[in-house]
Amino acid sequence: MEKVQDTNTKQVTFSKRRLGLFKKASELATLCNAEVGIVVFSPGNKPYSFGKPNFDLIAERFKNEFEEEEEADSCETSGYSRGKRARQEKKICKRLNSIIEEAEAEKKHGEDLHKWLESAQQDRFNKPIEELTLEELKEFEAKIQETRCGIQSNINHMQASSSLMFLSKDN
Amino acid sequence: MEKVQDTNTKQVTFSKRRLGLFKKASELATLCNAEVGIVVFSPGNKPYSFGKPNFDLIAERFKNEFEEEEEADSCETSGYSRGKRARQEKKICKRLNSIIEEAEAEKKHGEDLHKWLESAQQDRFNKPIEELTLEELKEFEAKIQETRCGIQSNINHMQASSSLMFLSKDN
DNA sequence: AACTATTTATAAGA
DNA sequence: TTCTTATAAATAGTT
Repeated sequence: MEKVQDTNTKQVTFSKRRLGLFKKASELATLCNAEVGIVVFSPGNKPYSFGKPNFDLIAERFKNEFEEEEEADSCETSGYSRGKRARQEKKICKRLNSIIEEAEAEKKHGEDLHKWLESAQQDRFNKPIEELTLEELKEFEAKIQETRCGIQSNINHMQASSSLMFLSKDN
Repeated sequence: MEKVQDTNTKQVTFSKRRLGLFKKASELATLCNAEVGIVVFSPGNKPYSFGKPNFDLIAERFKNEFEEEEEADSCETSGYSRGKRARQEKKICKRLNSIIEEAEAEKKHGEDLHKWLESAQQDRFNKPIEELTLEELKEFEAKIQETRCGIQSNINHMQASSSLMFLSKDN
């Protein structure tokens, strides 16, 4: 497979194939009940993203599965070594669960940021920054400030989760 | 496009189409010099990921582009309003740059976690947790601890970036 | 953006 | 799971 050299041809090929890729992703998601997330950066560094449906649902499903396993463990009533084993598993499940939550939260947040970047670039902000009106610049600034708050709240959430994991370590 | 009902057919379709999707993504990346990242969760919740080439490169490219714009601004020597305008743009570029860095860091970290989860599930840990040996459980636990440290260092990085953004806000 | 000849993906069956 | 093949879909080249 050879690199496309001509700039114009490359642009056209990129557009066509990006759409094709997103269509395939959409088909995979609906046909097989799968979750798909894609991020693509064009040769011109414009970000495009695709996601179906939303990542909170998966996170919740994972969480529930591990909680069921923990409940099964606590019904354990036979000898000492099996009880000890059950406690180890419980600890591991708890921590794995936390890590999965982290991962999902990060993925979701990363996606949100990219969606925002994409929409910002695609709408009026698509023109070079020198051509924006002062009003548009202010709006842009406000959006950035909003995103900053989002990041802060995500940090808070991550700190909380991390502390919880640390505390649960020696239970 | 209809949902596939039969479980077995669904599995087969998923495998085929996931491979097809990753192939298309790979072609898009090499043919058009684009960056592509994909994460897919199977109907059975197994994560699969694809990335080409690596996300640090993009982040670096973005960063350099914005720094060039800032340098261009500081060469500005004409009247007051253009100087004021230049300073506004500079601030905005700085903050946008920080946000892009955040987004890239989060995406990268999310990917790392998913890659780890995938490998953990694919290797010996693929069997149900009850069938693991005690040695395997300990190894599993060590990996989890390692990942936890990774999360903490990511939090540190995010806090640093966030503080920087806050400080640069009123320059 | 639209067309079409060719290549490629894939569903079904082995 | 892998291979085959008939059919359907994607896309490169062209207008």
